[in-house]
Amino acid sequence: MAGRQARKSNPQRASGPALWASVGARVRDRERKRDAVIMTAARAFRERGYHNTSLDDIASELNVTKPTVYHYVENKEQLLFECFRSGLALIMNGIEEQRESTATGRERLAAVIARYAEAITSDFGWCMVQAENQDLSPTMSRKVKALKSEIDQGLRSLIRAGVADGSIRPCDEKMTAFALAGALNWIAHWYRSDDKLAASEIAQRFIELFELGLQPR
Amino acid sequence: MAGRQARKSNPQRASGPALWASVGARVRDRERKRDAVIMTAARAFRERGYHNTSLDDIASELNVTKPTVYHYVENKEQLLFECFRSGLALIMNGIEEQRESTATGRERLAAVIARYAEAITSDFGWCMVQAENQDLSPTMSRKVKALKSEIDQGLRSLIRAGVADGSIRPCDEKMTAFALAGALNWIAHWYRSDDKLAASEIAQRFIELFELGLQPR
DNA sequence: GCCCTAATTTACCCACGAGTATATTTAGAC
DNA sequence: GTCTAAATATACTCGTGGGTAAATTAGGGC
Repeated sequence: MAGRQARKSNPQRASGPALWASVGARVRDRERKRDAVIMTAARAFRERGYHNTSLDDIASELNVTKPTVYHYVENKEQLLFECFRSGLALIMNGIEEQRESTATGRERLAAVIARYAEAITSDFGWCMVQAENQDLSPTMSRKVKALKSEIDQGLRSLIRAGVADGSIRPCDEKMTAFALAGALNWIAHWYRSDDKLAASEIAQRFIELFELGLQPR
Repeated sequence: MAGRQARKSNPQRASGPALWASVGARVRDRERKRDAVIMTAARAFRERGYHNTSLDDIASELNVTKPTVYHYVENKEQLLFECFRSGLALIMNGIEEQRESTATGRERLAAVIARYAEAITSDFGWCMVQAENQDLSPTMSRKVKALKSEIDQGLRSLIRAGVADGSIRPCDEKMTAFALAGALNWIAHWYRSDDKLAASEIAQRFIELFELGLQPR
């Protein structure tokens, strides 16, 4: 999950590998727990919404008390941000995976859409879609905007590539990316994990729709 | 805005038209003010979000105090619901307008999309999109779901009509409606009223995209 | 002028929830 | 076994904001 920074920093006055092995274990442990906090929060946010979820709720779902949560996370806002980031990372991975592909733009776009749908139906989906500026401080909000913009740029450049290689009809790349992202993001609003439709099937229908269009060919 | 119920109820012991004219005026006055409350709330919700907008905020934007707001509306939840309803009414109007049209399904769908985009860029847009179950009591939530479902059914039946008359390629009408609604609803997330693009232009691009698809023809 | 009702205000209450100061437990290091 | 630091808990503070009781003002009707 979302890469934490420099673990294994300079071992002041080194004292054998055993020491740092165990410290490393502790650090990993901490990260695992931190991730558990974030995932629990993500699910809670999705089920009840950000403002209807108290940190006490999250804590008690983890069988733990509130200060423990604060031991892993700065504050509620950061918790939302981490959920957001974890979700977006899934999408970004999908985009990056296609960077080295030699397929046509349209094919790569389809692959990204599939991963996007997968990500948006996860517990993080709700957070990604709802982590709106409004609940975040200006600083966080800027970061969120920056990350969202990366995704947007990724989509646009795939569209551009498709137009360039002739696999996509020339179109307004900005509006197309918006429509695509909108349709995909909106899944988070209606999708229930017990849905008959798996994310991959939804993606398939969307790809077909966006590729072929409504007008008969 | 959103039809209130029975005004001009039985004038107990009628006493001339003048009386009821003025009573009527007062009722109209009340409704105008109530609408002002709702519109102010809608704008505030859009700008700062539901949970970040206090009733004191709304009141002071109206140059009035909180109990006055409560004089026009039951509680905060209902305020959100009214915003939601006003917005949805705009969309429903668009759909109903097309009922008697003789155009093809695809053409009627395009007309509905245009109205939809118009509605979603209004101050009510945010409320429609965000008035999620989560902030509403079960009762309200049910009503919201029912109204949303009406829109959904409207879209689907247009798609069905289009498939039937041959103007729309046979497709999964449910997923198509979801994708369409998602792309449109999402506009509320990125649209700023000072945007270069007018709602009508956005709609135009969306219609083109959904009709022609990405694949070159 | 007086009455009655609707509109509006002042001045509250109180629950909830984010965040914290401080104590306590746990576990690794030596 | 003891020292230390991390992990967790207990027991708070305090602001915010939804909601309300009660008083005050405005305005139409006669």
